[in-house]
Amino acid sequence: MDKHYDAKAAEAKWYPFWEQNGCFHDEPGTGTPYSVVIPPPNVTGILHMGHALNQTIQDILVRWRRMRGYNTLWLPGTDHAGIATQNVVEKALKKEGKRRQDLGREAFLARVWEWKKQYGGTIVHQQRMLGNSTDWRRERFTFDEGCSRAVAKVFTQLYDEGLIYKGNYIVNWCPRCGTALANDEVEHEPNHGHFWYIRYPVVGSAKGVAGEPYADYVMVATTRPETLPGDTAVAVNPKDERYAHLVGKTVILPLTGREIPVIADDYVDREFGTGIVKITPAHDPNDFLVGKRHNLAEINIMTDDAHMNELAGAKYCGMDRWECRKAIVADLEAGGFLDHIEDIDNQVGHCYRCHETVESRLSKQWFVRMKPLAEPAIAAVKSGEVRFVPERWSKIYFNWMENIQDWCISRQLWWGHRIPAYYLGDDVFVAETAEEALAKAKAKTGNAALTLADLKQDPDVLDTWFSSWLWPFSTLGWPEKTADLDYYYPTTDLVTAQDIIFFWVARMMMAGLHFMKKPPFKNIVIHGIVRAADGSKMSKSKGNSLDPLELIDQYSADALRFSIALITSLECDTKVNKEKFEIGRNFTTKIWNAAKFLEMQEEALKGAGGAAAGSLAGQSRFDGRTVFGQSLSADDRHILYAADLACRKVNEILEAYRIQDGALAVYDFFWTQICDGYVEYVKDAPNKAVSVAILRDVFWKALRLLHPYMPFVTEEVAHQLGYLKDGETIMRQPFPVGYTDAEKAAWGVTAENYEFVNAKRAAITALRALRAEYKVPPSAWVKATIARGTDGSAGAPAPLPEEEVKVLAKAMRAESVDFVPAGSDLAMPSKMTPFGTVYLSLEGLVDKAAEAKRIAGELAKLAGFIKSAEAKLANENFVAHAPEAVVAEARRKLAENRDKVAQLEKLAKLFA
RNA sequence: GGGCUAUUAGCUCAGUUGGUUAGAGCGCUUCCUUGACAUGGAAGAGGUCAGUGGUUCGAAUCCACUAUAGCCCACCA
Repeated sequence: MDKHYDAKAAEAKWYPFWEQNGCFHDEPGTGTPYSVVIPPPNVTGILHMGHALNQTIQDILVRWRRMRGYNTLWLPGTDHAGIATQNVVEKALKKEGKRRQDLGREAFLARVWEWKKQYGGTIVHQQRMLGNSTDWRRERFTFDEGCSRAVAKVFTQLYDEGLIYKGNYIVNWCPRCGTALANDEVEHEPNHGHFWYIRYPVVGSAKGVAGEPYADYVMVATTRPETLPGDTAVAVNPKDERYAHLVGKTVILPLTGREIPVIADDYVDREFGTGIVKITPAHDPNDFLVGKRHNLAEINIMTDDAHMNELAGAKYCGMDRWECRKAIVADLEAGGFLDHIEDIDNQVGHCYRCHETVESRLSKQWFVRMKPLAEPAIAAVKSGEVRFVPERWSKIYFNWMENIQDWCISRQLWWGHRIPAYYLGDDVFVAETAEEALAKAKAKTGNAALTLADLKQDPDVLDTWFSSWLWPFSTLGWPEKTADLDYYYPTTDLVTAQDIIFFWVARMMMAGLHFMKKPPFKNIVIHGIVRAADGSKMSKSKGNSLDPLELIDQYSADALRFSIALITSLECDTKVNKEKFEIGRNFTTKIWNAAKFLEMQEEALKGAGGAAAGSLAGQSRFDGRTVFGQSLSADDRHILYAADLACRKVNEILEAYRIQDGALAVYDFFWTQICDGYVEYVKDAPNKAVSVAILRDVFWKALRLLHPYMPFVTEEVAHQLGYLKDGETIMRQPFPVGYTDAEKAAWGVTAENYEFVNAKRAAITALRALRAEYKVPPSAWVKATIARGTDGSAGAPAPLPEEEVKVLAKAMRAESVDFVPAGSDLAMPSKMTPFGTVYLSLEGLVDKAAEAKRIAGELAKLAGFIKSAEAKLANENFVAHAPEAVVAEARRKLAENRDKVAQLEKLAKLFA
């Protein structure tokens, strides 16, 4: 093996190997399916940390299941992202000095497809850098032919079922994008604005005078004076006694002279502003509802691009909304209608795409009736058929589902699925294709001479989510009955961040249940968001974002994946900084170096010939049969136990989606158990051939445990060490599940032995600590004594074999280790361990005064503990209620600490 | 306004149904370049688990309130 691991070379070698050899691909049919659809990133997107987190989690789950023998599908793809993509292309056009209108719809769409062909593969390429084991042979696009057919079918069916309707509605409108926005697509931001107090004179009264506020006019407070020409009423709360006398009267709308009624409606908050609201049904969602209740006229005074139209009055017509605001305020002031202006902090909606201030606007839009769809989706989670992980997200899901509003699905864009509605005069024909629509039109009108040219298709396209909500089944071939659909639907897990539970997850639930009669997935795994080190959201504009590709370049894909898995909990958001990724990088190095060690040991054994390899001659691979009959040392049996434990733990942990715990478990197993523990042992192992063979076996287990987290380095090392032949892949090797009980019994792999070796190591640590405390130079060889049970004493452990004692002594850098019976009381510095009391003979110099001081401190600490432990054990309730093991442990601890005190007191005399 | 979550070592976070003297990584201190690894090894310091009260033999863990922070939804003309 090379001295250093070359991550880039491994990545460049293995990913194409996997992809070209179909390692990511299974055919439907045999085995138990495990399927996941990727949340499709925007085709315009570039890989960010959110993707890295989301896809690392999925890949870990998928690779793990695949190795466990599941028939696995992880389906990749991209989203056509209506507005985002159209914006990108429009920006490019702008550089040429053109608008999309200059090209016309057909040419513009051709241009977008051209763009997609050229740049749309960016993110898909970047995903490969992560090591995703997505089945690229099944890659889909929300706007490809199959998805488009699914969309048309769904629209038609919902329309026929009466679940899609076209309605006059007040929508959030982005004047720059020229499209309606869903509520969720509007971002509310704090705004320092003004409250304009305006007098509306009451008809039939004298002109208002200051100081007589309610006699002659009503005072309206508004933040949007430019909408005044669209007012069709003034409203007060019906319970508001101050204004009760005004209800039913008429006031004059300033600047227009129009007379509008004063109405009473619960919507009005008595406490807010003046308690009197101007009602502008065409320009405010609440006013719209009030208008509906009171049959008010809806006067739309603005154009699509937020300029005033002729209904705003000749003077304002053509003005931009902000310009008009100024003009109207000036005119109100000039006319004596403006009472005063107040500063106010409120929230103003902005377009999530272009950040333009959103306008509420009256328009005809298509809607999906959501209530009937939501009910089964609620039931599926309530019944437990579909599960949220972590479970608490179901509350948020219910909260939204139970208060669901109809979904505005039409968008005034060109890039997207065109609404399959065709107009012939006042008639609308909805059908999957234009031909079918024509047939319907012919049937309805009885006019056989109609042609496609007579029908006009709706110019709008559908919201992007209208294709993504079908993703789990449209990508498997629906509406065709395909083998994939039959086998892989419903998918198993859906992994996504919390921010698209409503946009996407909830809607997929509805679509899946409605069209497939089965929920689209069984488990919804929600993870947090990756945040910058200071806790803020990462964003390019803030310059606080980390680029996963840069991290891969610097630290390797495995390092990125492992680090992100290790630091991310499903429960909450993750703050990251660059240094975090050193963990993964260092771990990769550690794996490589440990592999080098194993290779060297094996080379050495081979070099020494069959004699050194003992009865394992020619057999470098550990297995129960060859080793059985040889005596395995305690340390050998310890690592086998640790390996068994790690395998069981990792499987159990991944079963529960605890990605982070799994990373920790396998990290600990590899680093602490294998490297710090067993590798150190192997260096001096009495029966090296056996121990190296065991190392080979547990190393192979560790590699496979690690593979879902670190695919590249594990594949590379597996080949370097000869676990796999050319053409094979670790991806398809069985994931370790631990040894059988029979194996463990045959090898003497027991919990007792595991604890025994842990104890032995604690003794080593204790002696090292003593050396450090007494400043014994590392080069010095010391005398160690351990007081522990001897053969004769009841229940005491048997003495150690001579060879083990040698190893122990070497680890302690002790020229000798003497054993004395437990309870021996030596006047030497000591530490208690489960193995026994470890004494260090201080034949050198020690600063007596400092030592006495230290001991005094220690004694004080122990006294505190002993006091509380005594109290605890004196408590009858504790003894009666606590589990036996807990009580026993408490007793043991107390005794141990009492011994410690006795020891220290003795020592204290020594130093006095 | 409605809902959700968090608060544990200097930092980032674990702590599974209440039960050892509360853990990890990074950072810090001291020591170590003896052949797997200095992207490393050994040892160590550092926490009254946000606060108050309650339930319990026993609370970081359960309950209530308070404080602070964050997120989501709905939003005031």
